[in-house]
Amino acid sequence: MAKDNKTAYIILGLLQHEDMSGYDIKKKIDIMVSHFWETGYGQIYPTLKQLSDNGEVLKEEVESTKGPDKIVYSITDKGREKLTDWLKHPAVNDTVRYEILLKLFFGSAVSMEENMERIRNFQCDQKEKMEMIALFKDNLQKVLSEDTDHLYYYLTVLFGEKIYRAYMEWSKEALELLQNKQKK
Amino acid sequence: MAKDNKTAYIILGLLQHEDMSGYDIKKKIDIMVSHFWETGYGQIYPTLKQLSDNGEVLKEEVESTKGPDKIVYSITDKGREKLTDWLKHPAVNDTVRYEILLKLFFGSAVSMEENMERIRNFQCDQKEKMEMIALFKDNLQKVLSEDTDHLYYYLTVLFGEKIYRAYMEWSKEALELLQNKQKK
DNA sequence: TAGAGCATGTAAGCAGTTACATGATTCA
DNA sequence: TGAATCATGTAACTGCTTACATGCTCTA
Repeated sequence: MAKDNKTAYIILGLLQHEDMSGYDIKKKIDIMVSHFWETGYGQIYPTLKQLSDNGEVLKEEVESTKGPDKIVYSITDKGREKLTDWLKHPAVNDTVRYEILLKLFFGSAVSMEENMERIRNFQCDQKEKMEMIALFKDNLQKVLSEDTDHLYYYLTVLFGEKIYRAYMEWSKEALELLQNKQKK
Repeated sequence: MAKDNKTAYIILGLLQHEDMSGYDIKKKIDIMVSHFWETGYGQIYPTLKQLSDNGEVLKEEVESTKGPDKIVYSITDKGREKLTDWLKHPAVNDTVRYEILLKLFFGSAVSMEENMERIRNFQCDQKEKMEMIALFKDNLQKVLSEDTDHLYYYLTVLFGEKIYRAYMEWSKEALELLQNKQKK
C-alpha cells in the first residue's frame, strides 16, 4: 500500500464530530491528538483542499459577526466512507523516532556531563507534557459516561500517561547509572 | 535550523566504531538502533554518496575472497567533526507518531470488537519486540564493563524495555476497560 | 495604538518510503 | 539447481517541515 496522508484521516475524524474551519481543526489537534500525532497549517490547509477536490468534505464560506470570516468544512458520505475504510484496516507503521536516543547511543563521543544534561532536559520536557495530559485526563473523566467517543479518547490519554511514566522512570535510572559510573 | 538527515549521523556514528559497507551498516542499524530509529537502503546508499561527496567519509572498493566485492567506508576527521557538532547540540524534534492511537481515537466509528482486535494485535507485535530487546540486553550486560560505548547502548536498551513494559500495561488495561463497557 | 490572537494560505525543499533492477555467491 | 543471502544501487513519489505572506479584529 502506498503512503497515505494521516492528516486527512484526522481531519475527517474531527469533522465527523462537528463542522470546523482549518483554524479550528489545528486547535483541536493541538489539544486532543498532539500527544501522539502533531501537524501544522502547512499540512492541514493543503489536505483540506485535496479532500474538498475529492468530494470528501464540503467547504462553505461563513460570514462572521465576531472576528474574520471563516471557511467551514463538513464531512460528506464519501468522506465518512473513506474514514471507516481506513479504520477497518489494521494499523501499520508505528515507527517511533527518538532523536535523544540516537544522540545518547553515540554518547561516548562527548562528555558524560553532556549526556546527563541531555537526559535532564528530556526529563524536564516530558514532565511538562505529563502534567498537561493529567489535566486533560481529569476533564475527560468527568464526562466519560456521556459519550462513547470519550471512552476512546480516554484510552489514548491512558496510553500517554503510561508512556510519560516510563519516560520518568527511565530518566531517573539512566541518570543514576551515569552518576555511578562517574564516581569510579 | 533546516531539517537534517539523521541517517547521516547514524552512519557517521557507526563508522567511528569500525569501517563498514552500506550493507553492513544496514545490518547494524537493524540490530542495534532499529528500536528507536529505522531506515532502509533507499536512505543509506544516497546518504553515503552525499557524505562521500562532502569528504565526511572515504570510500574504498575491497575485493573479497568470500562473497561479492564490497565498498567499505571509513570516517574522516571532517566526518568526526560533523558528528560531535551534532552531539554538542541539544536534541529536538522527538515527534512520536502512533497510527494505532489515531485509529483508536476515532474508534467509535467502528465496532468495539474491531478496536479490541486492534489492541490485541498491537499487544502481540510489541511483545515480540520486547522479547528481542530482552535478548539484546542480556548480551550487552555481559560486556558492559569492556567499553564506554556499551554503557550508552545499554541506556537505549533500558529505554526500550521501559517503553515496551508500558505498552503491555496499557494494552491490558485498555482491553479491560473495553470489556467492562461491553458487558453493560 | 499596539500587540496578541484570529484566520487562511503558499513555496521550497528535504526526508523517508516503496518498488524496482541487477548480479554474484553460498549451501542444502 | 534453485532458493536464500550477499551486495549495491536508482526512480518516483509524497508527507512533512519551515518559513514566508497577508490582513482582520479584539482588548488592554
